[in-house]
Amino acid sequence: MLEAAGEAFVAAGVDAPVRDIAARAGVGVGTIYRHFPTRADLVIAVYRHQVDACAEAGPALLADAPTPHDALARWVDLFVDFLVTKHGLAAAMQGDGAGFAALHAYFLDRLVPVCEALLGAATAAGQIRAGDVDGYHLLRGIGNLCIGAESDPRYDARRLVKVLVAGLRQPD
Amino acid sequence: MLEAAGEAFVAAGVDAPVRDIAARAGVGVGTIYRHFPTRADLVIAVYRHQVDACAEAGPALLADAPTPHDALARWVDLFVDFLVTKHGLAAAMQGDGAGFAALHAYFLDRLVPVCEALLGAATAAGQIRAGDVDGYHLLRGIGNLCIGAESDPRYDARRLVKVLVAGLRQPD
Amino acid sequence: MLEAAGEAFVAAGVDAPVRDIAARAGVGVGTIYRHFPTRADLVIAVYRHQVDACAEAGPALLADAPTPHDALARWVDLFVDFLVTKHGLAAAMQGDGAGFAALHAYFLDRLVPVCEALLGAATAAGQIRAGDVDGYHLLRGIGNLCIGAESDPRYDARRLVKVLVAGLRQPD
Amino acid sequence: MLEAAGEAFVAAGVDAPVRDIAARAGVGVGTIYRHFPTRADLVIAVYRHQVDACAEAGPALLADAPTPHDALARWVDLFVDFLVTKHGLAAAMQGDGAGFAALHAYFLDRLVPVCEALLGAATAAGQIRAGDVDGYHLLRGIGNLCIGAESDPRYDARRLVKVLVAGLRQPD
DNA sequence: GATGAATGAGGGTTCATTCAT
DNA sequence: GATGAATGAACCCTCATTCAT
Repeated sequence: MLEAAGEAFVAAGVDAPVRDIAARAGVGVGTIYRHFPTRADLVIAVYRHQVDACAEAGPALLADAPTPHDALARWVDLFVDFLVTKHGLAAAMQGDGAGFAALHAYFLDRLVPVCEALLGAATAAGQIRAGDVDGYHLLRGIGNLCIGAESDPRYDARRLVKVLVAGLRQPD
Repeated sequence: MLEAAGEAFVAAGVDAPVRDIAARAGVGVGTIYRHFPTRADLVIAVYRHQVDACAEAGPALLADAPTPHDALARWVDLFVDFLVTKHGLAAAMQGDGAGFAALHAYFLDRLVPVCEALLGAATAAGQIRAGDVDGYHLLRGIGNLCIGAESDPRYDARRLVKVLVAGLRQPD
Repeated sequence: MLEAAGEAFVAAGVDAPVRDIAARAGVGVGTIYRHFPTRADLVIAVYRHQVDACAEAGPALLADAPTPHDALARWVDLFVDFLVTKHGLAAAMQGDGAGFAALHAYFLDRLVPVCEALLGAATAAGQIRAGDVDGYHLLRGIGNLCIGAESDPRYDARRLVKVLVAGLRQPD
Repeated sequence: MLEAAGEAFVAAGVDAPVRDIAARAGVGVGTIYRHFPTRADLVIAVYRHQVDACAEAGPALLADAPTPHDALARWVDLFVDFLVTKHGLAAAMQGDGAGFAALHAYFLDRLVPVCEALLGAATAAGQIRAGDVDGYHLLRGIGNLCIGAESDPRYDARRLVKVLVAGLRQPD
């Protein structure tokens, strides 16, 4: 069912008609509603594993990478990889639709602390300027830059994210 | 009528129901359709003046500002000022809805050349690195970072845009 | 203006949008309404000449044709020729739309007496059976058989009208 | 629901607003659309039973009636009985509206073969002239003569249909 | 628990008709 | 008189959501 929802999201965005999702899953619409009363519940469930994996990758990268800034850069890459392949997810996350508040919150709850930790480590190491942006802003900035990345081949979100991260750097 | 449409766009996004726009304007829906057969026509008309003003400011800034990079920075501020006060406009610009292709195109037609010129001047002056991003990407980057800026007081799009522009800088 | 309306009726039926008619005529819609307050007025005006010509042909045919039945047959041909070239007119004449009552009445007022006279003469001459149908019914029968004749090439209204008229004949 | 649609068709023609039909049936519009995605689907469903009954009556009459011409006459009566009680059906059948092509086709598919068989038998028996009209034309002729029969008490479709059938007769 | 039929709000669009200029 | 901009009723159709089976 989550798989079917994922496919539907890829094909038609996270606003995909409930019927389509149910049809893909081979269940009735009632079954979708039983398990996921709101759309946010469904979206969260679909992406939970990947969000969790992303969150868990943070500390690991910090331990493994040569420098904190390298860890941050790699983690940012992971996050972009995740978002860029989810048609409409980045947009939905920012959407002010009431139904998506929970989705927004879930992402922030899981990822802001991780982002904050990476940012803090790089700042402590003197690799990026202090005080420019916090974890929340960096996360949202990356998220925003990924909006529309899948639907427009001319647009290279990755390059812009790199520039954004470059903007944090402490000149050596 | 354009004013009313603008208000409706602020309140409900550029997808605001035609009926709402008509009601705000104190006209019938037919009147809207008469003047603006498609939604893109309406959206473009609403923002044309401001987009044009923004486009025209580019050369002027280049002539007046102390350095090309200053001109770029000020122009970026203007663009952000414009976007941040238009609830949902930034999002609509990126939207892949078929009806908005014309809107997207209008923005790009008017602003990409200006952005490109400013970027080129700053590059020629050695103030920013060459080849990182072109005018199109800078424009979209700024546009994307402004998405959701009005609806979330915690989110400071301006600060992120500054970081993005900083990321272009050639270290002195 | 009548010419334009006639063209519009041919192209889109007698329900053609008032705007189309006005546009074809190169006048404003207000002008149409000034001259023809209701659609029936317009339709009647468009076809008046032809209806009148048809009405006037009756007595002339009766005077000229070898027998009353020949006169009737020729007049029926004229009427069919008229109807078959007016897309949707026959249907509109029967339509129960309130606006078309006047149209219906106009046709009947002008043509029933003529039809009645021809029928009466042929009956008097012993060429057709008495009492089968009156002028009103013959007229409506012909009118009805012409419905849809223009839009369906497989349908040959003329042939059916001939059979109908043959059904009136007194076997020799 | 079919009953309600039938009533609505009687009251307002087969173009009756979907909402009206839904209201009469005491269901929501969605229910109508679920069962009958297009209007033709609905119209066909409403009349299917009666069309089928009419089609099936043909062979039975041919077997039972004293002569083929009697069988034809009785079948024609049945068909007229059916049409005359369906306000607007006859008109809709001829309507050139794209949505009604399927309806038209359904009637012809079911009834033309029956009509053709009756006509052929009567021709073979020497009771009617050969070559005047085929089954398709006879069917359409009857259909057309029934248009407007319910809404105008002055108009007697039955009598005209009798004259039409009389027109086919081979004089004895 | 699962199902999917039914509901009906909601949004788009067309055009007959009016009326100020 | 002529004009055509404005009005808004009337239709169409699509889902999100509920709930009896």
